[in-house]
Amino acid sequence: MANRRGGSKSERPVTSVEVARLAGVSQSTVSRVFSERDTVASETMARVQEAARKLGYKPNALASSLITRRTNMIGIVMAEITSPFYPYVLEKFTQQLHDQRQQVLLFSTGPSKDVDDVLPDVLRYKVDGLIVANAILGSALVDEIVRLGTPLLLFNRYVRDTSASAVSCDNIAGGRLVADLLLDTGHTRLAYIAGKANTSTNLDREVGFTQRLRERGYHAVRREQAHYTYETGLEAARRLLVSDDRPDAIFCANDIMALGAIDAARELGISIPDQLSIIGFDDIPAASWGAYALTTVRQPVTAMINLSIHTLLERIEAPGLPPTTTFVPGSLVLRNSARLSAR
Amino acid sequence: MANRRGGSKSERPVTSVEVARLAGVSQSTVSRVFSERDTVASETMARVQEAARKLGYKPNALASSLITRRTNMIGIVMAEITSPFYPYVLEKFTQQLHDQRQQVLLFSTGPSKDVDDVLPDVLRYKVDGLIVANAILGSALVDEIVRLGTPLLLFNRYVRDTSASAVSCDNIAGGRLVADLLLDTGHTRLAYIAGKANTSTNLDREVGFTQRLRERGYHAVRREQAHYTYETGLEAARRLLVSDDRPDAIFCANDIMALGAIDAARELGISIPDQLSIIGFDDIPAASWGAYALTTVRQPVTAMINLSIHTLLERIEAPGLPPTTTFVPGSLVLRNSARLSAR
DNA sequence: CTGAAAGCGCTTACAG
DNA sequence: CTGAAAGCGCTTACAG
Repeated sequence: MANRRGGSKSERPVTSVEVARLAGVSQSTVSRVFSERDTVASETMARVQEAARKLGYKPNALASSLITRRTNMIGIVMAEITSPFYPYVLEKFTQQLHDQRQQVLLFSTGPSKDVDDVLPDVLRYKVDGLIVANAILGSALVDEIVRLGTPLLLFNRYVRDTSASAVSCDNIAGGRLVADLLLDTGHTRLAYIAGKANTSTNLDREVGFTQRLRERGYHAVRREQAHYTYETGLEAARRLLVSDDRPDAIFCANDIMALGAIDAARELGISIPDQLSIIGFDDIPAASWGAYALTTVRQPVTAMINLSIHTLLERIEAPGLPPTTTFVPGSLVLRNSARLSAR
Repeated sequence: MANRRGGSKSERPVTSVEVARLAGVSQSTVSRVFSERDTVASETMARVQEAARKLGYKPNALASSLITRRTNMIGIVMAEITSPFYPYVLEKFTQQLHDQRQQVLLFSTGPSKDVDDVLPDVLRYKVDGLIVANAILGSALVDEIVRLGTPLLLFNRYVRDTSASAVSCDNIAGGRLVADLLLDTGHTRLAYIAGKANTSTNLDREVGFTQRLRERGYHAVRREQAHYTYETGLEAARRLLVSDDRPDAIFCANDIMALGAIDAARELGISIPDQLSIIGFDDIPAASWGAYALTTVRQPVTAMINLSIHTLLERIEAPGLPPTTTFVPGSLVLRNSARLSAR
């Protein structure tokens, strides 16, 4: 009956029992053919495969996960997918995980929600491992996940004193790179536009930047708080640029704020890079667009993601392995938003 | 033993049987408490909940899906998540589906792969429904999915003569809006930069645009082929703009190509909008950035997504419902990349 | 190499 | 309102 209610599918999917009947073997044998780990006579195998093809049989992944205790699903939690840079992260993760025959269960917490809110669902669906990127979670939460036995990988953030693994860009080293570049090229009035205050990415970039400046005797860096968005970067730059003693260089904690800063300079008729240098962090696609030509620190996304997946799958295979935290160095990408010769 | 191999979790998750034992009831009663559809004495319920809380019990969603034949998972297939506009689509879908207590199983086909390649996995995981956005799939594939009983929703594309439902922006009407705007404001040398040739979005935008122009007696629209990316938009615009009789208005099939076109004009010293008007389609965030101020057709994303989810869930509940195709009108967003007064 | 049987963690008639 | 039992679609010892 086509219009019955209650959510049942219109046709019952075919099961291994039906394939077994058609092939004239037991259901166990059908299972063996598809699990590919047991040995089956090649003639039997052919008969089963033929029957399966005829019926359009595909093993039910959920049923097998019940007994193998492996779902081959990895949960990915991402607060804001649209925050620039993260679509690339998500796409790469998804494709690389599929290449490893892992499925992706996606959770986006959104502005109003917290990781705490989606965690129960993550766990009810028995993901084999969990990747948390671009989302804030406290160390208590981390410990709870780990205690439940789900391997956890933090991407571009890390939590001290926990048992989660983490892969991150070396944000401190990146900040130092920028400090050296700006001092080497004779900039004298430096400013930093900060991203979200409580994120390790922002903190580390700032620490690396100011620490290296201090090592080289520069202490007067100005600072504006923003929140990793174009709008807040634009506004923070405006505040810096209308002052009497305006900076001759601004380091922004990510690219999208740097683009806002460039547009702020454009508004005010300040010429880049002659009167003002602007440097970002990430190297998102828009950084290379003609309107911006942003000098920035490139995050080695592909390396970070491959390493993340490797680390996570390794811990799924061998739950006893100790957690690791790895930092991957970024690299400067020189374009035209920062002047390169001392005046 | 912490370092045994073989993928088993370090602690066995607690099951309804253990909760039942602690609460002194049968396993069925524990199940009833959590399924919330059967009636349970309030005192029993309290005892069970207390026991569950103590043990940290959460029902295994996969086990229950085996017997209910509902996984509460929706598959989303997206070719390129990073293609601008689509991160927003994915984020909204994910959050809205979670609000409806549906999980999202994500598939990204990537440049090399096809929907055909991921389809077997989609089906093995028994998603209750499937959303395909920004990915090409032929009508044969559509029919196969539908035949297997999985409700299918196409987002921003549709396939003639199939049984899939579809929700799309009214791209034809959007193209007509642009034609009227350009003629009303006295533009005389019009051009179109096309997106991927075989997508219904691109086709419909072009059809609407040129059809409306012809209705008003304009037949000479020039055309360049591009592929929905910044780079190809930039190059297509360059080709148009170096010609002797260069256009005074370019309509681009999406925003990101329009941003490329604006940067091409910038390179060539052509002033926007005085000498050249550029109009896009989508209204991505970068369209409003100071460097671009792009006039464009806004896709009503939220409405499209809410409608998509509603349509899909409705078909999951009632498999007999006939498929529907719905078009949601877009609207012009006037910024500064197109001149508004006739010269 | 193959089959019969137990079991993964739930839901749901069926009795009582 | 509650329990015993069957069953969802698989995997995997255990025999043979």
